[in-house]
Amino acid sequence: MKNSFVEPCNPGCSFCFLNFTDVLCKTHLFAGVNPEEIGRMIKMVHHQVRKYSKNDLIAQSGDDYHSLYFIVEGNVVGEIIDFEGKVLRIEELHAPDTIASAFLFGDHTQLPVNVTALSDTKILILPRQDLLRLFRENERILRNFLDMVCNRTQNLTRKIKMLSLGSIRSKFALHLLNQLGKSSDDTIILKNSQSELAEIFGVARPSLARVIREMNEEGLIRSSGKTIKVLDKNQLSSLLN
Amino acid sequence: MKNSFVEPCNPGCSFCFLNFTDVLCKTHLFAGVNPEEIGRMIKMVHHQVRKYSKNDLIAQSGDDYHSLYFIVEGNVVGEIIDFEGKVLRIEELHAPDTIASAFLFGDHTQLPVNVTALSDTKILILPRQDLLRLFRENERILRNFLDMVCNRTQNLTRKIKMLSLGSIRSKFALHLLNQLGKSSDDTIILKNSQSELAEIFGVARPSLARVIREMNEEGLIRSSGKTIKVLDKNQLSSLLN
DNA sequence: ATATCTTTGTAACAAATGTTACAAAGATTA
DNA sequence: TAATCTTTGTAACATTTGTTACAAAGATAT
Repeated sequence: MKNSFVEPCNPGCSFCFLNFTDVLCKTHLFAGVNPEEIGRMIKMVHHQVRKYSKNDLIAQSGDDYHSLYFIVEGNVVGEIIDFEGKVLRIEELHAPDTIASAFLFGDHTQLPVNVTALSDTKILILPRQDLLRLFRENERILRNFLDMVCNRTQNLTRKIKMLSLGSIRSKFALHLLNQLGKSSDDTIILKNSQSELAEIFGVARPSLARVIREMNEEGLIRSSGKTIKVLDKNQLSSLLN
Repeated sequence: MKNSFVEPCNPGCSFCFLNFTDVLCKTHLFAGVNPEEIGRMIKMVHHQVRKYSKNDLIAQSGDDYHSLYFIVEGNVVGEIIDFEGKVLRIEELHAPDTIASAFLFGDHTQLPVNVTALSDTKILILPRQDLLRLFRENERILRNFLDMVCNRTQNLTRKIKMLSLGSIRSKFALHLLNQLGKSSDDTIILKNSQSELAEIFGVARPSLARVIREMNEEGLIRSSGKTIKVLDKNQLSSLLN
C-alpha cells in the first residue's frame, strides 16, 4: 500500500498527500489538472492527510465545517441521530468523493450529519481559505467547483420538480416526456426497472404498475415491458399542471 | 428616472450601469462591496445594460446561458411552454434578483424556461468569462457567489427531505422538530397559517387539519390555534424514518 | 433443459389523502 | 357595534396510493 518512492511535500510531512495525486485528479474538483500540477498547487497551501479506522467518527453533526474533506481512500457514511440515539438517514460516499462541499460556504456551515468511516479511510483536508487560494491560482479548479455546485443545483431542482408532482401518473408522464425530449421518435425504451422507477418516484412498485396499466387502457401510451410508445403527447403534458 | 449627473463608464456607453450601482450593491453577489468599487470592477470587464418593455422575451428556453443577467429594475417571470403552447409553470423574479445563476456553470447551460418581462425592465449582463474575472479580482464577490449557490443547495436539500417524507404526519413532525431545534422549550408558535403550511408540504389544507387533530387525540402534541406544545418528542422523531 | 432468481402483472383490501361544503372562531374595517 | 373577511375545525364521500400476496414471464446460471 505504502509507496516508498514518494518524497513528502515538506520535511515535516509524515504522511504525504503526494501518494494520492492519482486519486485527486479523478475528483471533480481537480479534473483536467495533471498530477504534477496538483502536487505543486497543494504544496502551496495548508493541507493535511488523516487516517481513520473502521467506525471512527470523522466529523460530527453540528461541527463547523471549515475545511473541505476529500476521501482519497475508503468509504464513509453520513448519519443523522435522533433524540433517542437511533440512526435515521444514511448516505454513503466512496473514494474519490468530496464530503459535504455545499456546507463549506453559505450561512450555515454546521454539518447536519455525523460522518463515520465504513472502512480504513484516508482523508485529505483543505481549509476553506486555502481552497479559495487554489481558486485564485488555478481557474480550472474554480471552474470545476462552480460546475460541481451548479450541476448539483440542477439535479436537485429536477428532483424537486419530480417530487412536487402530486400523482404517480404525472410523475411517470414527466419521466416519459424527459426521455422523449431528445429523440423525435415517440418510442422509449426505459432504462430502469419498475422497482427502480418506483424508488425514484418515492412510490410503491405495484402502484406504479397499476398506473401504467391504466394509462394503457386509456390510450395514453402503449407499453410492453420496457418499451413504451407515447400515443398522446398533449394529454401527457397536460398532466404536469 | 434618468440621472443626468452620471458619466457613462466609457465614451461609447449609451446607457450606463453606473445608474444602478446602488441597486447592484443590494444584490447578493455584490453585497458588502461599495458602489464605487462596483463601478470600478464592472468598468474593467465586458458588460451591457439592456432595456425591455412589458411582455418582451428576455431569454428563451433552450438558449445557451453564457452571461449572468441581473435585474436592476422591474420584474420578470420564468415560464415553461408545453407541447400545446400552454404556459405550465411560473416563477417570478424582482429587482435585485439574479436570473438562473445555477445555469451559468455546469454541464447543461441551456435555459429550461422562457424569461419574459412583466413590466419595463432593465437588465445588466455580465458574460461568464468576465464574471470569472471579477472572481479573480475581488475575493468578496467570489465568496458571495459561493455563498449564494451553497445556500441554495442547502435550501433545496431541506425541501427534498421534506417532500421525500411520505405522510403528512411526518412532514408536520419534521417541521415541528425543526422549529423546536433552536429553543429548549417544548412550545412552538407557528409562523405560517395552515393554508401556507399545506402549500409548503404540497398537501390539501383540510387533510393537514385532520392530521393535526389526530396527533392531538393521540397525545403527541397539544395544539390550539398557532400554539403547539410538543408532548412526545421521541415518537415525533420516530416518524422521520 | 432445469432450476433459480428477478422482473412484471394483477387482485383484494387497507390506509391515507383529496374534495367539497359548511360552521365556528378570530381578525379587520367601517 | 356591525359587517366583512380570513382562518380554523369538521364531516361525508371520492380518489389515490400502499400493502400483501401470488402467478406469469424473462433472465441467468448450472
